[in-house]
Amino acid sequence: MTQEIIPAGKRLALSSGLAGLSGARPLLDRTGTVARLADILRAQITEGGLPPGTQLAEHAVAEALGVSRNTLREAFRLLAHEELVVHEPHRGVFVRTPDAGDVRDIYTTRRLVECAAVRNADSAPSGAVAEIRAVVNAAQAAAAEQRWNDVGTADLRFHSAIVALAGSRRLNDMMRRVLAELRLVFHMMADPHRFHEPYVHRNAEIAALVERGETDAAVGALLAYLDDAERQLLTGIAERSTQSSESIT
Amino acid sequence: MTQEIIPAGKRLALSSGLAGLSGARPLLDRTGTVARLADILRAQITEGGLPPGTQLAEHAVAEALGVSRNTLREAFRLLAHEELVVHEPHRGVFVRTPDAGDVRDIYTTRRLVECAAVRNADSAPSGAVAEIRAVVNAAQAAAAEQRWNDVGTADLRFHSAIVALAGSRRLNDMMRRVLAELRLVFHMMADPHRFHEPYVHRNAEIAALVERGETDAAVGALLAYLDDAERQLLTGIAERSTQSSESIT
DNA sequence: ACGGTACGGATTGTTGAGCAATCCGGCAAG
DNA sequence: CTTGCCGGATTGCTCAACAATCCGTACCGT
Repeated sequence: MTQEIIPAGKRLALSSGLAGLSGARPLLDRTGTVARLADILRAQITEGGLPPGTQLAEHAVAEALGVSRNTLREAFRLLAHEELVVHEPHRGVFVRTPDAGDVRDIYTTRRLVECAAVRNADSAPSGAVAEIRAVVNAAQAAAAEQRWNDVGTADLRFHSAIVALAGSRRLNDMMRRVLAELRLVFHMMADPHRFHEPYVHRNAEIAALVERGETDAAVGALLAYLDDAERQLLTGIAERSTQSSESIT
Repeated sequence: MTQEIIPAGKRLALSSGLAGLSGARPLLDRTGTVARLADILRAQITEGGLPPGTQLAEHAVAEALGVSRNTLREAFRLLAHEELVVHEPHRGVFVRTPDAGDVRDIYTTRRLVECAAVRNADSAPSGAVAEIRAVVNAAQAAAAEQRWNDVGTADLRFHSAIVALAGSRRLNDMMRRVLAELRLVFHMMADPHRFHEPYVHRNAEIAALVERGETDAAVGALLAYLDDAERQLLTGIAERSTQSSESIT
C-alpha cells in the first residue's frame, strides 16, 4: 500500500544497475551450520572416508565435529533423504550399503534420464555442450597423471553435464544425488583404476558425437556404456557379497 | 534392502514361510514423531490447507501440534528438501510459491521422464498397467460425483502410475515429490473443476493406448497432454501475478 | 548343551529452556 | 526522503535431562 509512491523511472534505473548482483546472492546467504555439516559428511562419505556400513553414532560425531546433537540430527535427516545414509529407528544412522537391486535401480533411471537428455541435445541450454567438453578434458588430464580418484569425480561430473542437456534444475538435482549414491558403489569395488580407466575414452567419444550433432549414435554409445558399467558393478558386488558371506561362515 | 545380520541358514529356512510378511513391515516400523509431523504438514500443504506463501512460525506450529521446536525443525528440513517449503535463513520457513520458471522446469522433467517411461511400457513390471487402469477408473468415478479435489489426486496418481512403468523406485520417489510440488500450483489456480475436468478423459485415452501396446501413439497423446497443461498453468500464473501486482500498485 | 528370559548398559527419541545472532518495523535526526 | 539506531520478535544452535528402545550377556529350567 505504501510503496506506490516510488517513481517508476527511478525504480527502473536502479533495477537495471543491480541486475548483475542477483546472481551473486547465493554466495552471501550462507545457510548455516547444518548445511555445512551435511556438506562435510556428504564429502566424507562420497570420498570414501566413511565406508558403507559405518555407524555414525550421534554423540561421537557431534563431539568430533563440535556441534550439538540436535543440529547433527537435522543434517542426518538431509543425508537420509538423499539416501546416502540409512536411518534405522532406535538403532542409529549408517552409511548406506548399496546392493545389487540398488545398482540395477540406479542404472535404469540413468538409462532413462541420460539417454532422453542426449536426445534433447538440439534444444539444450547454451553452454551445456561446452561444459561436457570441459569435463572430458579434465578427465583426460587426470587420467594422464594417474589420479584415478579425480578421474572418478570427472566421470560423475561428465554424466551430470549430460543430464544438464535436458535443462531442468530438478532433474539436475536428482541426478546429482543418484550419482553421489553411485559413488558409494564405486568405493565398494576393488581396483578403481581398472574400473575407471576405459570409460574416459568412451566419455570422450560420446562427447564428440554430441558435439557433432549425431545424437542417435551418441545415445547408442551411451546405452552401451551404461550397460557395460552396470554389468561390471553387478559382478563386482556379487564377488564382494560371496566373499563376505564366506568370511562370516 | 537386505538384512544380512540374520545367519544365512536361519534366513533361508524362515524366508520361505515369511516372505509374505515383508510387505507388511512398513506398517510396523513407525518411524517416529518427525516422520508423522512431515506427513501431516505435507498433507496440509498439498491439500491446500496452507496456501503458498504462508509462514510456518516454529513456536506457533510446534505448540499447535503439541511437539517440541527441535523435532519440528527436523520435519522442516525434510519438507525443505522436498521443495514444498522454502527455508530463508533467520527469517523462517514458508510454503513455497511456485513461479512460471518452476512450472516450466517441472514440465520439462515430466515430459522427459513420463514419455520415456511410456516408451518402456513393453518391459514394464507386472501390474503396472493394471494400476494405471485402476487409477483411471477411480478418476472417472470421482468425476461423476463432482468430487474435483479427488479428481486432482487421481490425476497425480495416474501420472505416478505412468512413471512406474519405468520400474525404478528412485524415479518413482522423485516424481512423487515433483507431482506434490505441482499440486501447489494447482491450488494457485482458479476454477479447479474447469482445469481438471478435460484431463480425466485424456487420461483414459492414454491408458487405453498403453494397454493396447500402441506406445508411439500413447507418447504422442501424453506429450500433447503435458503441453496443454503447462500452457494452461502458465497463463493461470501469469494472470495471478499481474493481478497481484495490480493490487500493489 | 539348548531355548527362553530377565537384567544392565548404551544409544536413540524427544522435550524444554536458554542465549546469541539476526531480522523487522518504527522513530528520530540529518 | 534518506539514514541510522533502537526494541521486540524470531530464528540458530546449544545443553541437559528423561523416556523408550535395543543389544549383549548372564541366568534359568530342562
